[in-house]
Amino acid sequence: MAIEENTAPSNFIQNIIQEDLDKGKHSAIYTRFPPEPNGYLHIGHAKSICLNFGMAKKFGGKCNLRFDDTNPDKEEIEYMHSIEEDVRWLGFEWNELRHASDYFNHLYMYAVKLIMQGNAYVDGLTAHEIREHRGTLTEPGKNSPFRDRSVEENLGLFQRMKEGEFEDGQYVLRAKIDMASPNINMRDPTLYRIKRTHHHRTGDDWVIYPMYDFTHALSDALEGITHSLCTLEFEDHRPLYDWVIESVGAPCHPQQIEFARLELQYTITSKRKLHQLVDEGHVRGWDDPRMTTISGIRRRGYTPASIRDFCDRIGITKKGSSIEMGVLENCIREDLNEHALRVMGVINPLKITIENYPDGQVEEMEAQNHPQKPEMGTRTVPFSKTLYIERDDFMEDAPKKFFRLSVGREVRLRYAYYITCTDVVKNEQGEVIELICSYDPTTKGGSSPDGRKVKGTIHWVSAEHAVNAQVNLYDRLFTHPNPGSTENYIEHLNPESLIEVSNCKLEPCLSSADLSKHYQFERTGYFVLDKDSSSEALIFNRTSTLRDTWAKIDEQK
RNA sequence: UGGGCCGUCGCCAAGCGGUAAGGCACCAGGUUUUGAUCCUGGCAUCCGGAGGUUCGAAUCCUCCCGGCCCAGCCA
Repeated sequence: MAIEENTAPSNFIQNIIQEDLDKGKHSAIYTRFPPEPNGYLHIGHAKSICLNFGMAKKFGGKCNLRFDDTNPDKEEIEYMHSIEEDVRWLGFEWNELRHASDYFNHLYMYAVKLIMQGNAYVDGLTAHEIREHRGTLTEPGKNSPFRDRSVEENLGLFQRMKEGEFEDGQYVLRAKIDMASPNINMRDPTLYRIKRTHHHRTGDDWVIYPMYDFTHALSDALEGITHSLCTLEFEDHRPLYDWVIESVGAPCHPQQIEFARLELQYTITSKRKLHQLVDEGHVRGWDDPRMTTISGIRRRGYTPASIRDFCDRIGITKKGSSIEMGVLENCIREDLNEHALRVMGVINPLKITIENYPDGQVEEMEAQNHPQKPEMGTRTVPFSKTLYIERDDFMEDAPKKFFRLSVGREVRLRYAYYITCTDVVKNEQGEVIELICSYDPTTKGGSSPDGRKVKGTIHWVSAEHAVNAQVNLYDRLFTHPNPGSTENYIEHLNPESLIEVSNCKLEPCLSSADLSKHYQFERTGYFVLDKDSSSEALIFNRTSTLRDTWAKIDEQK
C-alpha cells in the first residue's frame, strides 16, 4: 500500500498545485469530483476520481463529491447511490457530499445580481431563433432584439419565470457578453431555462433550472474549491467560467484546469453509448462484467488497488491518447498474482482413469495456496483413480514442443503423481472421451526419487470429489480498437465476448468460495465468484487469463 | 476555414537550455512441481517537419504539416 501511494509520476496538474502551495497562493487545496447523476460511473470517471481525490490526499487537502444535478430530465436517485458506492469502492472518502441543487437559491440570487448589473437579460426568442442568431464558427452572431430590455423589465420577467407564469421554452435568462466573440460559448450563453420537471431532490419547488456553466463555476466558488479539474472539452468554457465568477463577485476564484479524458482501446467510455448497450440488451446490465463501468469491472473481479494503479500508470496530460487494454490487464494480473489463492479448476473436463491405482482409494494431497508465499498456507486436495484434466492438456498427434499429455508421454499431476497415458477411448464420432493412464507410485507429491524430469505439469480434479460450477469466460466487448469512432459501433460487438461454460469441475474447497476472495485457477486464469452464484449453482467469472506464451507459440504456426 | 488545444519508441509518459527517465508491449537468455510468477539483458544518436537564436535546443523564436474540441433552452 505504502509503495502504491508513491509510484504515481508527476504530472502538469500536480506541478501547478505544488507551485501554488510553494508560492503561498493557497495554504491548502480543495478539489471536487462533480458527476451528473445520469448513469453509472465508468473507467474514465475512475481517472478523474483518482486525480481529484488523489491530489487532495497527496497534498493534505480536501475533496468533495458533488452531484451536478441541474437537469432533472436525465437524473435519477439510483445513479446517485451507485456513484457513492463506486467512489467508496475505489477507496476514497469525500470531505462533504454536496449537490448543485443545494445552491439553487443562492444561484438565483446571483442571477438577479447579474440582471441588476446589466450583465444578464431575459430573452423571448425561441430556441431555434437563438441558434440562428448565434452565428457560425466563422461568422459573428447577431444581438437578440430583447438584449437591451431595462433592468426593471428583466427583473420582473425573471421573477415571473421563477413563479411559473410562462411555458417551458418561452423565455430564457442569458448572460450579456459578446455576440461577436470568436468563442461561441461567450455569445450570450443561456443561464436559466424553464423546465417543468420534478427534481429528485427539490421536488416541484423550481420550474427554472440553471445551466452548467453558471452552476458549475459558482458551485466551485461556493465550496471554496481551489483547483477545478475537468476534461479537455471544457477548455473553451474557461473564459465563461471566469466571467461568471468575476461578474457575480463570488467569494473566491477557483482555477479550472483541463486534462485529457481516458480512451481505452476495444471499449466504449461514453455514457450515452453505455446506456444504449444496456437498454438494447447487448449486455446484461450496467454491472455486466464486460462493461467498463466501475460496477462491471468490480463484478468482473478487478480490485480497487488495480484500478488505482492503472490510473497512476496512464498519467495526466492534455494529449488525446488511447490506452491499450494490456495496461489494464497487467495491473490486475500484478495485483492478483500477489494476492489470489491458487486452486485447481478444470474448465473443459476430460476424464482419465489411472488403471494401476487402487479402486476406492482416496489420498489427500497437500497443495500450496501460493507457491511464492508459504505464509498463505496449504490445503489438501483429494486424489483418486478417476480424475478430470483439461481437454487442452491432451493432444493425439502432439508436436515435440507440446509438454503436456499424449499417448506414451509422461507428465506430472500437480502436487500428485507422474502419470503416463497408455490408451485413448473414443466414441462413435471418433472423439476422445477418456484417457487410460498409469501412475508411478514412487512419485507421490510430484517428484521422482530417480530424479527423472518431466516437462509438463498439469492440473486435475478428482471426479467423485469435484464440485460443479458454471464458469463465465469474458473477452473484450468489441472487436474494433476504437468502436466509438465508427459509424455504427454496435456492429463491432464481439460475439464471443461471453462464453458460459457449465459443468466445470473444481476442487472441493471452492464450494465455500465467497465474493471477497480472488482465486487463480492454476494455469488458466484469475476467477471470482459472481454475485448471482448460490451454493446450489456456483458461478465464477474469469477476471483475466494468465499470460500464455504457449498460446503465442501455437499461434505463430 | 473563426477560436481553443495538442504532437517525445508499437501504446502510455518523464523531461522546463547542458547533451533522451520509467511503465506496458515486444525480443533474447536464466530459475521454476502453474509454458504463470521471478531474474538478467536488448529495445528513440533522437524528440511531427524545415529554418533560426545559442558554446550548447526535445526544451527559446519563425514558418509549415498533422490530430482533437466548440455553433444544446445537455453536462
